[in-house]
Amino acid sequence: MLSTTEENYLKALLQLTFEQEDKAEAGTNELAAQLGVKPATANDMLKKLREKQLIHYEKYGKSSLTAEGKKRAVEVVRKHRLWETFLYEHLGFTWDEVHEVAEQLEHIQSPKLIDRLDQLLNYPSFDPHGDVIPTASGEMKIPAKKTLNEEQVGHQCKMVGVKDNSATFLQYVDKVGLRMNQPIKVLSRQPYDELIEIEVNGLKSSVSPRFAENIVIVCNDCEIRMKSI
Amino acid sequence: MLSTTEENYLKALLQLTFEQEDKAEAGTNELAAQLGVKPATANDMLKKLREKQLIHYEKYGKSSLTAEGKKRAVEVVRKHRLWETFLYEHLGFTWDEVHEVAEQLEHIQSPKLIDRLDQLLNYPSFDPHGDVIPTASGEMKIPAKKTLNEEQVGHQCKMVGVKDNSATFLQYVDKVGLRMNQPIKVLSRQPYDELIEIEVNGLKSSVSPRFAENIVIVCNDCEIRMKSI
DNA sequence: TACAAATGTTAGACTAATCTAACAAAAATA
DNA sequence: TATTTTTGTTAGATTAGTCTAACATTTGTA
Repeated sequence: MLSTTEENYLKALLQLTFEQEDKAEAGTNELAAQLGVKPATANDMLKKLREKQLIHYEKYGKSSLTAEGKKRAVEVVRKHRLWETFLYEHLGFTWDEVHEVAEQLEHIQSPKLIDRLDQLLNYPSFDPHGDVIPTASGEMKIPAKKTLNEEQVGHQCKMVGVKDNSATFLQYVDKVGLRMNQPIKVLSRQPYDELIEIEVNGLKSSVSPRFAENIVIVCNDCEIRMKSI
Repeated sequence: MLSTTEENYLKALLQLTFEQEDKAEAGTNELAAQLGVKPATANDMLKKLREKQLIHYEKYGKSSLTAEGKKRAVEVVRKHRLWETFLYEHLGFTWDEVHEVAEQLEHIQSPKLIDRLDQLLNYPSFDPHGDVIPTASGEMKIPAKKTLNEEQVGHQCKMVGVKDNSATFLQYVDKVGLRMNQPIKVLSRQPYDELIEIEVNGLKSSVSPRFAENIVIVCNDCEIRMKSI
C-alpha cells in the first residue's frame, strides 16, 4: 500500500512525463517544483520509489514511471477525476471548486467505492474540466482532434487550440465567449449560408465556416481511440 | 487544523466518555486500547491535545473533552455517519462494509462537501447502524427509549437492551432473530390476541406482548428530544 | 496498612516526510 | 575549452506519530 505522499509523487511524475507533453522523463527539480517541495526532498523520494520498482531513476539522471508505477499513477488520476465529476454533477460544486477536494478524496483506499462511484456516474469519459477519465483497466479514451466546422450538429465538444493566432481572430474568439476547455454545443448548421450555431456557457452565437475551421476541438461524442497506458 | 490522528483521538475520547456510557472521563490505557496504540503513545498525544485546549488532562488523572474538543469530535462523528449513510443509500454498500471506508472519508476537510452531502441525503437523523447523526450545529436527536410492545404499527426501531436476562428469554430472543441495534419493523398487531408481527433482517415473526415488553428499543420514527453537546 | 496489581509516565529510539546548507555533476555559454 | 550556471545529491536537523523498556503513582486487597 502506498502512502498519500508516494501517490502524489507518482501522479506528479505522470503529469510531467505523459499528460503535459510527450517527453518521457522528468528532472528532480522539475518534479520538486510540481509538488511544492525542495529538490532534496524529492531526491529522497525518488530513491525510495526506485527501491519499490515504481520508477526508473539513476543518480544525476531523469526519472520516469515503470509499468507498475504508471498503473498506480493512472489509478490516482482516475479516482481524482471521478470524484471531481461526482462533486460537480451530484453535489453542485462549480468546476473551479472541485479540484481541491478531489485532491483529498483521490487517496481514499477502497476499490469498491471507486467502482460504485463510476457506476453511479454512468461510467463517464470526461471530468468537469474536459479531461479524460481512465477506465477501470487503466485505458484512456483519447478523443480525436478536429476543427469546429467538422463537428456534427448535436454534438458536444471543447476548444483545445486555435489555428489562427492573429489578434483579430483571438478577440473574435473571446467575443463569442469561447474559452479553452469549455464545453461547446453545436446547435445547428444553416443550409443557406453554412453558419454554425453554437452554445457556450448558455450563450448562443452563430459563427462562419471560416471562423470555425480555425478552432481546434476535441469531440466528446465522437469515436475515440483507446490509449493503453 | 487538526491532523487525522488528532481527530481520531478526540473521536475515541468522545466515544468513551459520551456515547458508551455516561461517565465523563476516560483513562489513558482505556483510550490507548480504543485506538489500538500503546499507552505511552496516547500519553504523548494527551499532552499535545491539552496544549491545544481540546481536552482536560492532568498527570495521573483521567481525560475529558473541553467544549471545543467536544465540538470537533462531534463534527468527525457527523462526517463519519453521513458518509456511512451515503455509502449505504447511494452506492449500495452493505451496513457492515460502510464503517471501514467511512473511517477514511471522515477526515476529508471541506465544510461545503459535508453540507451538500447532508442535503443530498435529505438531512438524515440516523446512519445505517441506527446511530444518531449530529446536526450541522452539533446537536444530537436522541430517540426516547421504550419497549417493543409500546411501538406503533408501521414504525421502525432497534433493540438496545432487554429487561429480562434469563437464559430462556435470551434464547428466545435469539430464535426470533433479534440482535442488538438491528432494525426491527413492526408490521401489525392482532386485535384478537395482541400478538405483534415484526420483521427483522427479512425474517417475519410474531411475538407476544409478554415478550415484547421485555425488549427495550429506540424508535427511529418517533418524537425525539435534542441533546445539545 | 502494606504490598501487589493495575495504571500511567518518561526516556530513548525509529520511520516518514520535510527542511537547510554544503557540495558535486552536468549543461550552457563566453 | 574553461568557466559559470543550472541541476542534482548528501549530510544533518526537525516534526509527528509510533514503539519498548524502565520507572512512578494510584488502586485494590490480603
